[in-house]
Amino acid sequence: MQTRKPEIEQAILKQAEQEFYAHGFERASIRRIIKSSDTSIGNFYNYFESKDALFEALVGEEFNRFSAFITRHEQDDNEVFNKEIFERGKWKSHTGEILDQVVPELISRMIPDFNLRLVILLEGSKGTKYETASRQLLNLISDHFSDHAKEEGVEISRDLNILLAEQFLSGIIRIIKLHMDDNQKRNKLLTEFVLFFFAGAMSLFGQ
Amino acid sequence: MQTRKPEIEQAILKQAEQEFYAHGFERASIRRIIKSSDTSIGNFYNYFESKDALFEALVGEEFNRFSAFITRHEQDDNEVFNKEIFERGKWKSHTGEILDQVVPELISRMIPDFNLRLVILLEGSKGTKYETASRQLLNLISDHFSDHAKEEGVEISRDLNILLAEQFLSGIIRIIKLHMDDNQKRNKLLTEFVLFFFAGAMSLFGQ
Amino acid sequence: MQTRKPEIEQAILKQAEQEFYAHGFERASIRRIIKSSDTSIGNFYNYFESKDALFEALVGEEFNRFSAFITRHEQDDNEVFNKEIFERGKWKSHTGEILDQVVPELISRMIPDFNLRLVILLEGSKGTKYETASRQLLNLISDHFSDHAKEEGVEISRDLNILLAEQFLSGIIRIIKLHMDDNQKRNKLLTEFVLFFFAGAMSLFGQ
Amino acid sequence: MQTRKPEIEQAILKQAEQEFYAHGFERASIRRIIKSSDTSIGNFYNYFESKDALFEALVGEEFNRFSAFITRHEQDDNEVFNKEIFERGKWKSHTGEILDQVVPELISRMIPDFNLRLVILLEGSKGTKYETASRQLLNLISDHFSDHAKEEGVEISRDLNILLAEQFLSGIIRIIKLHMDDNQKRNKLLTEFVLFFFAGAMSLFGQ
DNA sequence: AATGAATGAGGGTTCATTCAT
DNA sequence: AATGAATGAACCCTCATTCAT
Repeated sequence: MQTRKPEIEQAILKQAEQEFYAHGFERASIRRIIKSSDTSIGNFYNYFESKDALFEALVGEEFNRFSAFITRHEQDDNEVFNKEIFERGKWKSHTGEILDQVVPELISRMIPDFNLRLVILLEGSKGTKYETASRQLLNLISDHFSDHAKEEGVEISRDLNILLAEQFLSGIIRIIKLHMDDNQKRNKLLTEFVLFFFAGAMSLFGQ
Repeated sequence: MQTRKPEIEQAILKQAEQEFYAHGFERASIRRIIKSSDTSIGNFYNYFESKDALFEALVGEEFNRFSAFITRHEQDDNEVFNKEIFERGKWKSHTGEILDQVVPELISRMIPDFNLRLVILLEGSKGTKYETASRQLLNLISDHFSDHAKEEGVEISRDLNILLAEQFLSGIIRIIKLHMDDNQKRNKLLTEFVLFFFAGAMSLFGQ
Repeated sequence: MQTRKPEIEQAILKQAEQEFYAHGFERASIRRIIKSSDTSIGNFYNYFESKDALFEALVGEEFNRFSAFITRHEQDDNEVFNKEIFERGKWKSHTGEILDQVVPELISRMIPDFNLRLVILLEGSKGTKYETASRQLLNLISDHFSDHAKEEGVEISRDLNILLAEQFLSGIIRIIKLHMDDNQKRNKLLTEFVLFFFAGAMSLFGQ
Repeated sequence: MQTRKPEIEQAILKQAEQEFYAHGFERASIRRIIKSSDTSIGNFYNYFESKDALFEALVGEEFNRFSAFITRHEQDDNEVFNKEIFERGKWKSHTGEILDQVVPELISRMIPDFNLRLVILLEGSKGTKYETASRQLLNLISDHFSDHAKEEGVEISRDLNILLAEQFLSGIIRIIKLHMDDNQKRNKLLTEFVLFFFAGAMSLFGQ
């Protein structure tokens, strides 16, 4: 009878994560993945239909999780970001409060959702159907930015919107990659980066 | 006699640019390049010694130009950035002047040096002697940022320094990729991005 | 499961032996080898890691066996060659005994160690880590000759020493190639050759 | 008008000599030859029809010269070798005379005819119609040996005959390669080798 | 006569995938 | 379910040779 063993599937996924992270989809080698997964090439194809299917299994879920994060974040905004300190013009005099309160809160919700698979999805999906997914994700973020801008009463160009979304995301990814195992350093840097980003963005919105 | 045809060399370079941009050095295929260049594999090697040589022909000059750009920029700072409007604290009340005067000047000097080949150099040079180039350039930029920070009397952490350099570079690259053939849109977006970036950075420095 | 078939490995080795013998390592073609071996290029690499590995599988063991032969021969000399008939001057009157007794004994120990793969090792290993092996073996042989000369109380020049070693080896190789499959003819010729060689050498030593 | 320049032809031949000597026919590269010959690939084919034709031009003449040498030598034998010292049985007591008189005379006639091209013909002609020519040449030598044997009243097997011919030739070639530029060393070694060879051969004939 | 651009077969090797066991 | 042998296209590159100039 055919009972797939979850531990094998997980081993493959775990090694695939390393491989795709290190080389991206196109340069990743199934041979290398199964070699570290303690199984065989043939058996690999019992668990995953193809290299593409493996990639999808790895990042597809992540894509959904991140989409959910965005949605959740949008709702949460009511609680966190839509405080009066973000009302037009006021934020400049509340940087201290933002630093002490808003940013930590933001980080605490974002961090758990950022992981290696998301990095793979965003940086190593070329040659995959997800190479457009990365863009879709960014659209979500940029929509979010766009909403914030509207709240500020500012019309922001789609180009700039997307650019900022990419910058925001790539910055956070970069920080995660930099301090994968050091929460303190990571949070410190994230705090600085978010502040930098908000200040920069607000200066545009504030024109 | 049958002479080396510039149109073939150009065709190869043009196609190589597309290929390296699309797949990076290692995944780029000479066969695909020559197929679009209307010549034969053997003849390719009459024009370029190897895949490496082709890559160098494409981005080597670009690397030198960009290095020169950084150096030049550092010198020009004396004229452009070291105006009194950048004295500590004053910049906040001079954003208008920065937008109207400083940024356009900055862009006018940067633009000619940014192109597709630079993107290839920075994003597709893995497996090449230039694979460290990206980091070298980032070091130049981060040194530059570091100097500016010192002028502001601020000590900036190495992590943040590098992060900002990466963000700055990736942002500019993104803009180039976005508006490869539309100078106006590109300049507009670059202007906004630089302003965004300066404002963000200054908010950090100003703490 | 589909197991590695010894007949394929053997077929490859057999064809490789022919190919390396015919063209030497560098000019040998894996495609030609697998074409005669009734398998595919890709499958070749399931059996052998590389052209180098194939060559090593073919001659590596042979190299060790031959080195051992030389060592063994040096030790056996005490029993076979150091008989009184080889005392200075006496050998000339004992050619009959040498022919009937010593040479057959010598040959009986040499023969099993001489084969086609040794020829490949010695003549077709250019471009391989074994390309110095031929010289190493010659050094062993010439050291051996040198010892014999000393026993005869004769100083022999290095040039002549090496020359004789080369001649001895090449002569034996030639005989192997000539009568690959006919033991009787091979032994007869080897006997004659060894006698010829000893007589010639002794005439030099006896000066 | 089409006048072939002898200096170009000679330059090509000279470089080809080096190339064929260094790599043998199959591994020799026409590109390398013309690169050192200060001409072009295309022009090469004005002078020589093909790689094969070039090889033939190089060693064909040598083959004829060497054939002539053998013939000449056979005639000269009447004067040199057919002296009474070579009468059956007597040679053993005339080694001194052979060394002092016969060998130097032999050498003086052989040396001028041995050169690089002959080495190429004998060792680097694989893949050429001359790879059999080398054998033909050896047949001439072995016929010569056979005649000497007959004069000694000895029947010598064809195998042994050819083997000795090969050994004789390869020995001499080896010496020439070893001391290409040192006449004294070369002659000394040749003397020793010829003595060695004669003594060995005579011991066979004398049985 | 002279040049070297152009050709395409062939070199060793890696790859994702299929299929016999 | 599991194994890994088998396949063949594709990788970069070299070669002798041809042919346009």
